[in-house]
Amino acid sequence: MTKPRERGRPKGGSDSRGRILAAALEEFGERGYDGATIRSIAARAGVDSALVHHYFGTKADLFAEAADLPLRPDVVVPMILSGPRDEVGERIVRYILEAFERDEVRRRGVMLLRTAVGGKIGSPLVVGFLSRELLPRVANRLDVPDAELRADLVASQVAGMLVVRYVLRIQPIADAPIDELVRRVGPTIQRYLFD
Amino acid sequence: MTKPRERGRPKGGSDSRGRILAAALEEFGERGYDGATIRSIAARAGVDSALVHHYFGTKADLFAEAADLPLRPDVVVPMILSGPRDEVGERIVRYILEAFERDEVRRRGVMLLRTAVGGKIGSPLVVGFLSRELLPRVANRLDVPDAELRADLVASQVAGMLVVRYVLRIQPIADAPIDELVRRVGPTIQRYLFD
DNA sequence: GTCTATATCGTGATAGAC
DNA sequence: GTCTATCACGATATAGAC
Repeated sequence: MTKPRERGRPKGGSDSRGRILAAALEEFGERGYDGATIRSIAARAGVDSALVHHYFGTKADLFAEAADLPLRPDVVVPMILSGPRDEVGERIVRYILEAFERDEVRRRGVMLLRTAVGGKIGSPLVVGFLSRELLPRVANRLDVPDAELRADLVASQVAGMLVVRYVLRIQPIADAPIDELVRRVGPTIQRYLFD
Repeated sequence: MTKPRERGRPKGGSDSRGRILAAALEEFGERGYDGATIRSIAARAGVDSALVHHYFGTKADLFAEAADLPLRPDVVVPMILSGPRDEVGERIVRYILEAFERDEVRRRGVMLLRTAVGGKIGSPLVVGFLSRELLPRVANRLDVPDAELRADLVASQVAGMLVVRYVLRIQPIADAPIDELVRRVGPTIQRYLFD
């Protein structure tokens, strides 16, 4: 998804493009696809709204550019699912939580959760990603019956945990240490996968 | 929240008020608070958009009126948490799933999930309900350490299950029989509550 | 009770000046 | 590269006719 535009960094540029992208990430994350406006994104980036269109075209284009997670499922899934089988559940929970502690991942993740659950455009976008890219990849590597249902159950617990912790920010789970959540939620994932 | 308006049913009325309320439920459920429009609600109810304002005032008023769930937490929570302790997890999952099979509950529930995760207005509304009404009530009846965190974990799994099954409608979990989900998810809730 | 007409605002998007 | 000016559109909301 690297745009050819990146080549040869704009001459006297003040990196407006980058700031717009960061602002879009935050706005989409806080307000969802529909709630975020080109104007609010431009204002947050400290530029004019027309400049947003100039760089990224339509609002949907901007979303697509801001949305692609820095998590490649085709490399991450095999990495996590290999290794000691009886710790897979904990590894999944820990990997995701540690990823979400990184600013840029959490922003993108929250944004995707919001738009997936909250609105018209996000729904096919994220649901398509989940059910065509991620979940089948997980199910394929499980040599157990009902692999698809198990993958769905894992997704349900992971999604619920992320929503309550990072989107709704309900206490005390919002500030619980990662180790504690790994200890509590890891066995759940383990059970869904292999019991 | 029963409006005094209900008294003495409009004389030659054609029940537009009721149809508007039903339409609002569906529109909010399908598109979220921001996505639903007064016009779309009016169109679905087969009336003029001005009539919606006439009956319910602002859009937020209409939402508030449509949103109040027919599930009283102060009566439901004690009912479920009493009874055999080692089946509490399964009872919770079964009760919620069976409730969501009823049309009017599922509509309101999906609407609340959407707006809670997806947008500005819903978030304080639903988060406030959860963290001031429902979760403390659950935590209060648990005689275990970390009761609040346990209640949060239960909420995370329940919310995730509802989102994946009823909002995103990802297969196969979307069409899985209730008994199967009770069997798989019940023990998770049980573990979160008492282990 | 119901709808027409309209006021007002904020949105996405474009053209073009500097 | 960046912004001013503007357009077309659809939104909420109100006033008032019937």
